[in-house]
Amino acid sequence: MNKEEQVIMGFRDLYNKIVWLNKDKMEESLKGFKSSEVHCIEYIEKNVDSNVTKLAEYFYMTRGAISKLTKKLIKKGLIESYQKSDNKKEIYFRLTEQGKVIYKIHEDLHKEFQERDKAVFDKITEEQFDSMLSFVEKYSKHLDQEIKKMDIDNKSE
Amino acid sequence: MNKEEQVIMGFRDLYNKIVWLNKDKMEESLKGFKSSEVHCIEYIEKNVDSNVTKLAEYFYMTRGAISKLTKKLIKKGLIESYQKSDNKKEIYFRLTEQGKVIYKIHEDLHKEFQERDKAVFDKITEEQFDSMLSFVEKYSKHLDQEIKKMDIDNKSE
DNA sequence: ATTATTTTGTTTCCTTGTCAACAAAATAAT
DNA sequence: ATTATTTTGTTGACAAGGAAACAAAATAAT
Repeated sequence: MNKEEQVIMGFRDLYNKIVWLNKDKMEESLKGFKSSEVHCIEYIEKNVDSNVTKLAEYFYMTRGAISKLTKKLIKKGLIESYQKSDNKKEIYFRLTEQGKVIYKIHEDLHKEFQERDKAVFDKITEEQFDSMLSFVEKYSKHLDQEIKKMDIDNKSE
Repeated sequence: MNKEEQVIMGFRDLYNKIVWLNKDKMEESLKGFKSSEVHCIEYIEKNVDSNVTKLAEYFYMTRGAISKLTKKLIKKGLIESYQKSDNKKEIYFRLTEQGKVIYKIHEDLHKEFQERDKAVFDKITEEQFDSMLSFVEKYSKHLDQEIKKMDIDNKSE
């Protein structure tokens, strides 16, 4: 296995581990709430005027899936929808008071995760951080171009 | 957002992009086969005596899900199961000739992906590679310990 | 201004994966 | 040797998410 593969596979495995471990811890603390619901709440709080489409793009999910998820969150009383007077099509979301409680608990949990992993990050130099960030940025931009290419291909079919 | 978050979020987004883009390309080339099926085939070919449990651990999925997936692959004639004379419990998998054809196509596709992303990796120095790999390794080991801790907690409940 | 295209959100059907319970075999404990 | 525990794979009920078709609104094209 060459280094490119090692990096990709390494990050894949690392990412899966983080997701798996945090998901478990989260559903342990926030009983009754799925990690997908909590992440949705997190995004809505951090991004004003978020709607189904933006959530779907961010989470790499279909609009259909997000539509169902947000409906469930409304039913649970964690978020509410609103519209703007000059647009009768787009539907935005914001947290309810109850939703903000969940958000706060999640925030604390997040800090707990950071504390848990502090030892690892403390050993990383500023140069290493910047090097990794630059790699991520370059690769990400490259893939964006490839995705754009694919969209064009699909349209011309 | 601090650098730790930037790195984690950056890799999360990068990983999602790669998965999303490659999945699309893969299901375009290997029509009739889902990316999950192909990945399963890939693992079976690369790891002798792979069974349901090992596959589940590798893919961070439940044994139930893998059990269904492998049954489907057997039905499709891509893999076959076998046992060893000294163990009547464990069931292993290997590829059929037809499965090897799919594996080969996937390999070629993989090379195509590497070629596609070559430009990005060419700009990475040996030091950057090693720095990233060392980070991944350290973080991964740290999480393994945390996962082990959690297992103990769950057992003592 | 009218028509065509795109965007946005929803719903239905279907696939995939989880969860929990289970049986059979292997291993550990006594 | 016998019993208890753990490991392994399977199943059925259920939930989450994707694909495609759809209507309504917004935007672009003419």
